[in-house]
Amino acid sequence: MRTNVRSEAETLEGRILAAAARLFGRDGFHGTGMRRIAAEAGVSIGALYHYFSSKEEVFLAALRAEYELWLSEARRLWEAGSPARDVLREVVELHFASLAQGEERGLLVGRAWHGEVPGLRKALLELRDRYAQAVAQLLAQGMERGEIRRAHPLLTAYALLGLIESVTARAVGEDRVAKEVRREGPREVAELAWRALRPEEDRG
Amino acid sequence: MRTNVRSEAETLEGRILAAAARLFGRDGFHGTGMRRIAAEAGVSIGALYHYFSSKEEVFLAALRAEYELWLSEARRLWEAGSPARDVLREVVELHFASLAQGEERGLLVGRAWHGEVPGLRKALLELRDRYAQAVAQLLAQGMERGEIRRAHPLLTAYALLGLIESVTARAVGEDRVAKEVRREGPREVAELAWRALRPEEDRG
Amino acid sequence: MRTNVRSEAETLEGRILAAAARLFGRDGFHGTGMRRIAAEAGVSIGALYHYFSSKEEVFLAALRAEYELWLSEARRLWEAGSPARDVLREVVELHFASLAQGEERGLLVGRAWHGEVPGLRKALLELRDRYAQAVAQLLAQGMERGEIRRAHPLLTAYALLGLIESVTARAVGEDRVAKEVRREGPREVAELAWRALRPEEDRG
Amino acid sequence: MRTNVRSEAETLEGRILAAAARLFGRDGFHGTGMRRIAAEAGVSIGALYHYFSSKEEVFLAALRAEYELWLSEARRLWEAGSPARDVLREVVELHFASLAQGEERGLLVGRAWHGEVPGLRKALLELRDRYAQAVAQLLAQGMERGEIRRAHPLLTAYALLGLIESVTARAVGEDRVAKEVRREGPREVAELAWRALRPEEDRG
DNA sequence: TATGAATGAGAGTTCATTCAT
DNA sequence: GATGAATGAACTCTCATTCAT
Repeated sequence: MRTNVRSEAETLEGRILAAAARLFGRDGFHGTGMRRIAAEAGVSIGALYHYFSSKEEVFLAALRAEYELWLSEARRLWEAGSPARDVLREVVELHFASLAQGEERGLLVGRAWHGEVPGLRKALLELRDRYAQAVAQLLAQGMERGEIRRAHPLLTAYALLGLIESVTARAVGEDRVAKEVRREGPREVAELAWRALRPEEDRG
Repeated sequence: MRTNVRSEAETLEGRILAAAARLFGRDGFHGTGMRRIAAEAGVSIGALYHYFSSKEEVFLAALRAEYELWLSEARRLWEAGSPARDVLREVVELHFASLAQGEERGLLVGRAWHGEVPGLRKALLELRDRYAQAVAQLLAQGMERGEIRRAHPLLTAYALLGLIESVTARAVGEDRVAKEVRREGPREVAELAWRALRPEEDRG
Repeated sequence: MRTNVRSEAETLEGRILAAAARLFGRDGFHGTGMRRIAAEAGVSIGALYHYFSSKEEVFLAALRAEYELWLSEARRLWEAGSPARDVLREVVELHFASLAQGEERGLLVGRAWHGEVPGLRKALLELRDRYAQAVAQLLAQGMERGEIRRAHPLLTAYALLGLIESVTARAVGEDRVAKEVRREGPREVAELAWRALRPEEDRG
Repeated sequence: MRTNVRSEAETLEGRILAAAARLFGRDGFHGTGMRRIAAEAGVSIGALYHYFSSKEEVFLAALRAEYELWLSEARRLWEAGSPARDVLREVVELHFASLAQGEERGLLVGRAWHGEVPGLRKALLELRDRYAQAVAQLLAQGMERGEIRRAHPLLTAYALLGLIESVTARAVGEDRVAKEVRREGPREVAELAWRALRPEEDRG
């Protein structure tokens, strides 16, 4: 991770990906032009095409990085041996935190999934499946430990992601509801998720 | 409702909206051109602009129709006096059913929410809020009846929608997982939703 | 003329032509749509096409009416037996007066001449030539009376029209110069025209 | 000037402007499409938009070039110290010359002034005012030298331009009158202008 | 390697005109 | 006669991508 962070700040490729994640997250795939990415990254268009063969490649790479960031965070929490409930809460908080400071980069993953990138359906499916599989593994692990009730792991992972993404998407903006969602969201969402997943005999 | 269906088949405006919902649902806003909508509806471009002043208007109208369809169904179920749990299951089934026959019209709402239509952010927000408010009212009603635990209604409505949309989006396609999700999805999702919402003392 | 005024106010054709003159004068040929003309005249598009076979026909008819209005005024003055100099002054004043009350109908003729109506070159040329010929006749008459110096009558007529039109076009608007031109224009333009045309021996 | 001419022939921007002046002059703003300009300049549409951000920008740039060409010529003549009457004659000849060889580029300025470009009214006004101001300065200079009678300089400049433009516009084409105007125009127009402007005591 | 000028297919939209009622 | 829904060619403009330098 540290290597990653340094490379993002220092290599051209890293700067491009950081800019792309920011812009794609905020304005979506079609709302973001290659020129703008290049400008935001302080790079020429030529350089952009030197590192990525197409706009879709840039999008995929930025998306992949985002998924991996979240995945590694979730895994880290899990390996810390925290109880499933705490992991859930922290993952939820992580998503909300990604929206801080006017950054809407946290919307990137949700956008991509419900999104509309012409030739990328298959690639996006694989990417999200890979992430969901990882989450599903964590869930399965929790099931074996008896911390989480038995259910279809992959399907449950998709459900969790969607639940979080829909609420975080509502947390953007300065209207009254958005502010309320930012304040109450993490707790409420974590509670919903936990109740949906806790084993039968558990209470509260 | 039946009248609506017939008019959709018979008036130009109805044919346009039906075609738009199909195409926007399958290919998204940017992936769908006005020319294609016109062709799919068997109508000239001029006719399109006779009924709608812009592509965004067409999109909004199609989306509005979709929301209202779902809303009326949910309300109908509720007014039938069914217990909250049954309503949840039927609503979930309704979403899954909207994907039947290769139609991806059911993805329209999710796409719109996570989507990227430049000048429509505010309108989309209002539309989804209006729907979510309605769902929230149903939930609040359930809370008063003691069938659903106390929680932030609007936020919970967003969570529910996201949960359902993420899974249904995975149910599209002919790969093994998609088929599995289509088969197991309705039951699993309804179960997740119910557990997330049921009152404390309830068990299974 | 009185008949004309009454018909303009009372027949559909008259209302269409009045609306067309107003709109074409203000917004030009391409800036004025058939729909707008119909709306302004309080007439359906169908009715519009009942009276005129095309947009160009409407334009020509409106232009013709305008030319005839001016022509008849000039002729009236002349026949009143006024000296050439007074006729000039009154014609100039007539042009300026046509811009009063925010109406820019008086620009129509100038617009048409320097304008850009695709298939109308020949017709516009004939129309302006016909008007210019009439003016030229008046000038020729003046030459014979010795009130105006000998010169190429048609060419001089064109020069006169252009001189007036360019200045009146600058008289539109609310900026300082426009107001000044509206105030000083009639006198200055009449003076310029008179000096350009007066016989050699004349002074002041 | 020579440099300018060469660059017009050699750079893309120059070729675009030359083509635009030719086409706008002949067919007007609305009668000239971007595709046609591109084709006439031997350039892609993309290149057009690389150099100019809109059709209106192209129009303004072409018009500006035309004004500056004329302005520099007039100034050159004046600075040569010629008497006012000769300057007038040469300026008039310059306008007529701009129509030679079937080129109607010389109509561009008149078209623009009486024209109908929606968002350009203000810019066109400023442009013509700037040119007229320069002409007015020349006139004022002449007044001080006693070569031209005292009159409103700006208004007189507008009058002069209109006078010339109306006649040159009639000089286009192959009909009998046009040929006659081409032959007699320069002399007649210069004479009209001179008589309109000469000081009181002057004779012929 | 790095640049950005140049490309051109395709987008949304307008509007004069037609014609079934 | 009168209507206005319907047509579709043509418009301006965008933007991912290429390639000569």
